[in-house]
Amino acid sequence: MRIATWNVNGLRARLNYIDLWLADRQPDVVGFQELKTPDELFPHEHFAELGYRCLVHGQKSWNGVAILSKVPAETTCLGLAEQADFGARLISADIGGKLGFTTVYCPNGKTLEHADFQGKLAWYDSLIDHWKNVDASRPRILCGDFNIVPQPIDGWRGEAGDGSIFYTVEERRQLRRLMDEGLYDLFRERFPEEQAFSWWDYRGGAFHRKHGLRIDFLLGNQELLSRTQDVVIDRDYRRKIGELTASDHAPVYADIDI
DNA sequence: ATGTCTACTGATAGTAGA
Repeated sequence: MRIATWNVNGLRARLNYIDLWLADRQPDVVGFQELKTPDELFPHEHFAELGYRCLVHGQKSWNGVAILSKVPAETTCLGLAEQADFGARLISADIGGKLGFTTVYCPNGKTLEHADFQGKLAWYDSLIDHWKNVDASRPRILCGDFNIVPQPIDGWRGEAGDGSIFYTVEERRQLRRLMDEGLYDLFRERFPEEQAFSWWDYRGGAFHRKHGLRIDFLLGNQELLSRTQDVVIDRDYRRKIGELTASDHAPVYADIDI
């Protein structure tokens, strides 16, 4: 089974681009973030024609998350109860009774001084509490855009970035607390020394200057980690394709023996 | 060191957010 996460930066504006990726990579289950689409405008029929059913937690203008699945799936959670006013940022599903799949769009935080930065840390508190209470008895995945650079190797600024937003000790502590709940970073487990980014700013030629961050992860429990065959950060799909503009995030996918 | 993209609007150019 191929599972994936992708911050698409506007699902409706990205639809033709997404189609090319789905046809090429043929994922079985995908978590999308930043739909920027309300539930009523989600193109269910479009994805149904490609063989996917979609579970959606949408929102007008901002945020929004969805799960596409080729196998029967049903929603088990929409959003974090205490964090509803921070937007539609979490959706969970049971995938064919074999896999628990959650995808998240963690708050950006904006700047260290902005109220959203403390909000981001608090949102992580809620996510950690939530995760403690989810059934852990089978393979499960928590994937998405975490908006945190885990270690210096994961950001283009390296240790020079320490203390800046995405690189702070407070954010890294929250990510570590989350992973201490029994989650493994599938990419980093497989490639301990490799520098690979999943996001590049649209501005300033960041992609070509290799000014990226690895902030999109597939986190799996031990049961899932042991079944992982491969992990790919799909950098080719951060490039423009003809006239089609890419998201500022690359997709990340893994092949799992399920 | 900020050169882009998306969605929204008392829309048709300017703003906010990332």
